[in-house]
Amino acid sequence: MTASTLTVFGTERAVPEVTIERLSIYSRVLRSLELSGRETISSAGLARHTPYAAAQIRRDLAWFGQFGTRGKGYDVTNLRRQLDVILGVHVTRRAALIGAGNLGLALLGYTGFREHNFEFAAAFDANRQKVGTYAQGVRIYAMSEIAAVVADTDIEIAVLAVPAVAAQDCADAAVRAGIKALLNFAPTQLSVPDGVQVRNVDLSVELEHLSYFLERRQERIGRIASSDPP
Amino acid sequence: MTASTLTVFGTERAVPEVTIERLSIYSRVLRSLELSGRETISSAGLARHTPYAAAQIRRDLAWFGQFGTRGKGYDVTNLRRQLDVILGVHVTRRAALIGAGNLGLALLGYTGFREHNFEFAAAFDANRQKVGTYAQGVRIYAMSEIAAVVADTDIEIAVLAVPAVAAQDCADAAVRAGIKALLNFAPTQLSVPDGVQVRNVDLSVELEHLSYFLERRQERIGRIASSDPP
DNA sequence: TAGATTGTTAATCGATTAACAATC
DNA sequence: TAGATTGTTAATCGATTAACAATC
Repeated sequence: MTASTLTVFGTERAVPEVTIERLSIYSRVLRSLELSGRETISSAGLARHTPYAAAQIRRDLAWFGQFGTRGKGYDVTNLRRQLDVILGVHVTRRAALIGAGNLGLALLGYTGFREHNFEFAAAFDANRQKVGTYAQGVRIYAMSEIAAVVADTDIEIAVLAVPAVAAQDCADAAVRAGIKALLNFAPTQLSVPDGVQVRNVDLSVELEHLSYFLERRQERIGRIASSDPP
Repeated sequence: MTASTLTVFGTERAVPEVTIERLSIYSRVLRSLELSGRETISSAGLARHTPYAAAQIRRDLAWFGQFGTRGKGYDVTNLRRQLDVILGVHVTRRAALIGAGNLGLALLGYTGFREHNFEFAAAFDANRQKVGTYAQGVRIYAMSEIAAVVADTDIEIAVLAVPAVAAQDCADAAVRAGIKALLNFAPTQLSVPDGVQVRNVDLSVELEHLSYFLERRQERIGRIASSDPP
């Protein structure tokens, strides 16, 4: 069974999303090992550089094939390359920014996109004043132009950096224009048709999670201080 | 059993992290229902506004107590308030920005922090030029001053916006200074002592996840087009 | 060969979902 | 009372971990 058939036909289980996230982290660790001159590493060695167990790593890799040598471990460069092929990071992907406000402009300037072979080919904004101008060398279009621009430029990804109230409408427009992957920075759950991938970067959820933790911590300290019964 | 005892003494299971994330989303949905004038809602109704099942919602809430009325559902305002207390969002938390580069400055300007009662009380940067200056009204200090500043100002949270190579050192310094919660934007896995909470906002992982999805999609399309065997 | 380490199967653990008695 | 919906227990599902035979 090849990786490509995994999710498609009938009974095979799909690769869990968390596995993909870990693959990305393995790739990163391998890159730094490569730089340090290391040539080979075991799953146990890799585990020491991550929060994951060796068995977890081997099982994650098993979804995609066999990459190691028994008794020896993995070739650092080879494994890194294979992971990068699996993750598809060698291919340049064109993206559209939707929402050229503060966050959007910061994202346009963020080098991480380029480093991951993402290329902003267009930006869209509701503000008439901005339409026709350029930011970071990227032209800003009106939302109404999205279908035409996406079709013209092979854009596959939309990066949503609009206010929460506008996010669903923008996502709908992007999907209608043929976009298949969305990176959503708006604090809302988007609903999209099957076959469209959404990843959320939700600062609200992160901040509330930290709040929760600190609040609980206070309580724990309070209870210990006052010697409450166990 | 009260919520506060959950994770602390002996055998009780800890609240799963995903539950906390969903709580944050429920709170957000309830807020918008509140604005729309809705007074009461069932778990099934709530489910329709999220990607989660009604049973999931009831079970998530069960970790913290009983909030509904059988036969009737939940009081929208009441439930939202209770969730906000659980999440601790009513308390103002002081944060330090570490790394006043492009991303860091964008974060200082981001209104979401203030909206969640996070207040940047100080910023830190390795660049001597920046030390002593202000950004968005926040003073920038040298990293060497972190212990003193954190002690003086009751800072509980560090927002890490430094290059990956510097992240672990900065995290260590923050932890030594007494910080208990870290929001990490650097693409690295930080290692921190027990009792310190780290949340990662890792664009690399998100981008590689989207790449993976698009790559797989291509394969699927390719295979269907060439009518490969099932 | 002996030691190390993979790839994979089986056991465990935990989270989600289904079912339903309690009760408004 | 009948209908609706909770809170909770039990069943299911899936992911992680442990164990180990295969093999370098």
